[in-house]
Amino acid sequence: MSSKTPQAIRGTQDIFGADAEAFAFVVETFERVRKLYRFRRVEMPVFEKTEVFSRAIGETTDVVAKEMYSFTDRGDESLTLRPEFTAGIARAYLTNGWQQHAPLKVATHGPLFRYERPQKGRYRQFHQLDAEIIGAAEPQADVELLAMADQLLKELGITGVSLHLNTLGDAASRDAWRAALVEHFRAVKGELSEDSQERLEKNPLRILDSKDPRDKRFVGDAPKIDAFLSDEARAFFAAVTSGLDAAGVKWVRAESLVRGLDYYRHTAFEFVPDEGSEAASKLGSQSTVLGGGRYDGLMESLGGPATPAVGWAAGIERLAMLVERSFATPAVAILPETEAQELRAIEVAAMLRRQEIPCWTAFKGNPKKRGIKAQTDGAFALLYVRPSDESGREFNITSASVTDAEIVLSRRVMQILGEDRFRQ
RNA sequence: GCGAUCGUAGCUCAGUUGGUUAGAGCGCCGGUUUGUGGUACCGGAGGUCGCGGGUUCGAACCCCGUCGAUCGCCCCA
Repeated sequence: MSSKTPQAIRGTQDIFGADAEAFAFVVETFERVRKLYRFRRVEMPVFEKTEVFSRAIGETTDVVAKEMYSFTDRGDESLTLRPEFTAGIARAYLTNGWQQHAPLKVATHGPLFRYERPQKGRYRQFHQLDAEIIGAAEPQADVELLAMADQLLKELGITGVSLHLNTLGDAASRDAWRAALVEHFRAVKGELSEDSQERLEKNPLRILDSKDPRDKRFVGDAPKIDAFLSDEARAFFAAVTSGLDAAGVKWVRAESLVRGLDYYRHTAFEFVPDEGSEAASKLGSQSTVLGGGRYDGLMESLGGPATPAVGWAAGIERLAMLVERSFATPAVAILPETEAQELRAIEVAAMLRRQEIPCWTAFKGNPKKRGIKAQTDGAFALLYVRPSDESGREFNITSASVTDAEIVLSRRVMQILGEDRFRQ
């Protein structure tokens, strides 16, 4: 391609065909399930003051420093395309007085932007589903949030994905655990990977999920969070797990599961493909399909009152990759026999569509070529619109109905047209 | 930010140790046939081989750079 046509921006996608249908199916299913759990729909701005994200996420983190799409507007204000939903929702909760609705259950979905190197399942503009419960400190909120996630995946027909669950404890538990980890790994620092030697200073918890075999040797006997949990934190986690069991949500304990940001407390979770599963091979190395946790400290970082909250987000593209399903819609092709029937064909198609019959139409070509095209496009029935003959017969439908839905549609079409003769 | 692989027609791809005028299938456009089932036949348009430089008598092919894509690392809100 050497023309002057502008190219799409790196890391953006033009989603079409079966992929687009799968994407829509994910969103529609999410909308349906969130209503079952009575999460209220919110629509959020795609951009916010940069401050919203930098304060929520932490000024110094890599993600804020170099992975946000930030720009200055004409008023010299630094704005950022949202890299996540949570910070914006937290801001709205504070600025709109949504405290009055607490505990507030909200859900949304849409595009997010992160300046990262694209790879399988990771784009610069990508799309997520999001669910949050704000203003509830109770473990029951975590349970309900996770039950919804679990049901969503089931209704999408996704298999081979499991809920990995961990607790990070309260602030004191977490700090004590972190200190013990640093001590543990520092003792073997020289034998760790180069990356992990750096993590030791910057982000020691991340050593736990290192992929490097040199690190994995020391992860097994690393200190466990359980040894550092306060009684309250232990009780909280026990309430979450027993609630999940009661709700029939399967989970596995993942002691190495951590979060990248410091504001997380207590529950942390991810739905990830089982090793060796089909889902795992479809997703490549970017494999977490849904993840979240409790972020009790976030609201304060935005200048609000201490407000407990828990939430998750899920990549729509990644979910769509796991959806196994045919999105073919049965359709009846409307084929005018000659040019003189063009208008009649338009009339017939309009009438059928008002009766919820999906119609395939072409804009030009002889009936033969239209018919062939219609078949390759998946039409199961061809309705020829002809000049009325002496018996008043105007239509000729030939149908290769296979599925029940197609047979039902064929019958309805004939009924609507008042025509009972049709050939198989 | 780092690494590997790859860039040929609208799409998927072939293209010999570097050697005349770069090919196929699908799609697209036009036509013929066929009163009807994922047709058949005939014809046509469409490519500065990602871009720039170099080596060579000669480059789609070799070298360097660059841009892009893909996959992985880092990171992962």
